[in-house]
Amino acid sequence: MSEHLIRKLERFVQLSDDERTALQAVGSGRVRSFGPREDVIQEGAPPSCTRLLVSGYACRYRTLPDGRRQIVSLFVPGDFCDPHVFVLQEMDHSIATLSGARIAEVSKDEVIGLTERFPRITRAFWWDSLVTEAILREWIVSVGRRSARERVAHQFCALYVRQRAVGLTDEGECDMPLTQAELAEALGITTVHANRTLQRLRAEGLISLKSNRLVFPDFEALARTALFSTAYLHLGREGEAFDAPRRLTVPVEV
Amino acid sequence: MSEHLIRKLERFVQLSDDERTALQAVGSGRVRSFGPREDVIQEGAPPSCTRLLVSGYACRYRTLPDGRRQIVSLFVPGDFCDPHVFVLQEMDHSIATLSGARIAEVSKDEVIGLTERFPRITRAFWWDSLVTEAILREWIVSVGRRSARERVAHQFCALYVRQRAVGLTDEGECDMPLTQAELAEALGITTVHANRTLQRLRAEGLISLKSNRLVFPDFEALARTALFSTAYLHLGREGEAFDAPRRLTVPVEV
DNA sequence: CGATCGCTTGAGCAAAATCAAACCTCGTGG
DNA sequence: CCACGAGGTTTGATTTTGCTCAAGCGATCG
Repeated sequence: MSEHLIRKLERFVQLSDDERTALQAVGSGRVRSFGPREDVIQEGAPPSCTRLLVSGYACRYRTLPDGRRQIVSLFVPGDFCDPHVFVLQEMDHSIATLSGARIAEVSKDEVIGLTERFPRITRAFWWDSLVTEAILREWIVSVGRRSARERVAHQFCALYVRQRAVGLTDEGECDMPLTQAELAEALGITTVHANRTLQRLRAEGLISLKSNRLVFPDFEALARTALFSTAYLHLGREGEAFDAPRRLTVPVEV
Repeated sequence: MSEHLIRKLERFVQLSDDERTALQAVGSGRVRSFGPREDVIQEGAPPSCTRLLVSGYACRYRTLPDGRRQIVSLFVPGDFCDPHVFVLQEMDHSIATLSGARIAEVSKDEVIGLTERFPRITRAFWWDSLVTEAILREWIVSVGRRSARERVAHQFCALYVRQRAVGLTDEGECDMPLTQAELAEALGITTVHANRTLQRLRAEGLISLKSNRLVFPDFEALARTALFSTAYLHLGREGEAFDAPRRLTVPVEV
């Protein structure tokens, strides 16, 4: 069930059949289904387990005492919400779905077992968490230094490339699971301003967006106006040197 | 030499003497000295090793192609710059000193050896990296949703609490190693605006700041205006259940 | 058919950016 | 000892970006 996770990790290292099988198992334990815009776990709650987004879209957010809300991460299928949270006593942020979603609950022991048995998976998890941090940093750069127009463009570029990395895009288009209000909460602007900014990007022919589907008539142009570079996503098979040997016989697809 | 690191990790779990000794060793290998405002490693370079800030202050930053710069992390003594970077081929951000600083270079093998021999240290490193991520998220919240005044206040509160956690504060005062221009680059505002905001906080009696020394006449009041909470720093001995047994004889201080 | 949710529009306003210049302080070298 | 200069800080005037408030529009769903 965690085919997206496997696909993502293999953007870093080639896994062995055993490793793939073990990862499959992880994503097929307790899988819970959620409707759109439901809280998965709230700030202050004890983090009972690690979560893996199997399908659909979700986000992490923080709410200030006076109600201001900031979305600080987006999850696409294959994303792990904090592989190691279980060392903490309580969540310092909330996780909510955006669309309907299926989320696998992975116990502490499963995570530890996996990393103890498969050093290559451990290494791939490290890579994944470094990329997660890099995404957070780039988010800060957006909110801190990019104009509203650049921010929207940048978030859309990132969303596309991340979905493509797990095989969820069509040519030049992808899902955009956020409402304009949520997009605004992610980018540190207001709903009204997000709306006007979207209109401008549409008018400029850089994007087209209807019913949660985002189309890029000229991705390169959008990336240029966003000052977007894929470097921070480290999708270039950087763990190649540690690839599992490829099998000569083709394994049967499950 | 890594007494600050040890002190920080012990905000999470009590370590054994062996573990403390092993950590001491890590911080006493190749230690390099830097002047203020020097690059330690630049974006694009291969990350040869992990770095531990032994003394002084440093930061992480990203520069956009047109020169806009955003500081995305501050390091205080005892902070690790990316325990696992070595899985990546190239840095996606730069690291620079703010003040003069001493930085220990820790090889991949040392990190791996340490975590293989001492599960408690592994757990403490997980905690540390979760806190590092939480700091990034809170940074996004600041830049995305807090006013300039709240941002400055929040950064100062965080700086104080982080320095206190490693034993570097005096009562109600701490170092503030950033120039106003750097503070602005960290908070996503301009130098001019940072200056006016500082003046306002001073006038309101919330801070006093001269020659890199920050004094808090009323920390609680500042924390309130910043909407600052220490929860995300997880300093409450959350790993207590895994403490090493305390020795009955007092070990000799080194 | 009415209610709700998400999107859109307009007018006025506030926060922060920009530009430009001056000032202060501290270390350096004449 | 003083002049000089560099780096950091401060100030003022002006413009821009994005925010606020308020209302209307248009689907979709019970």
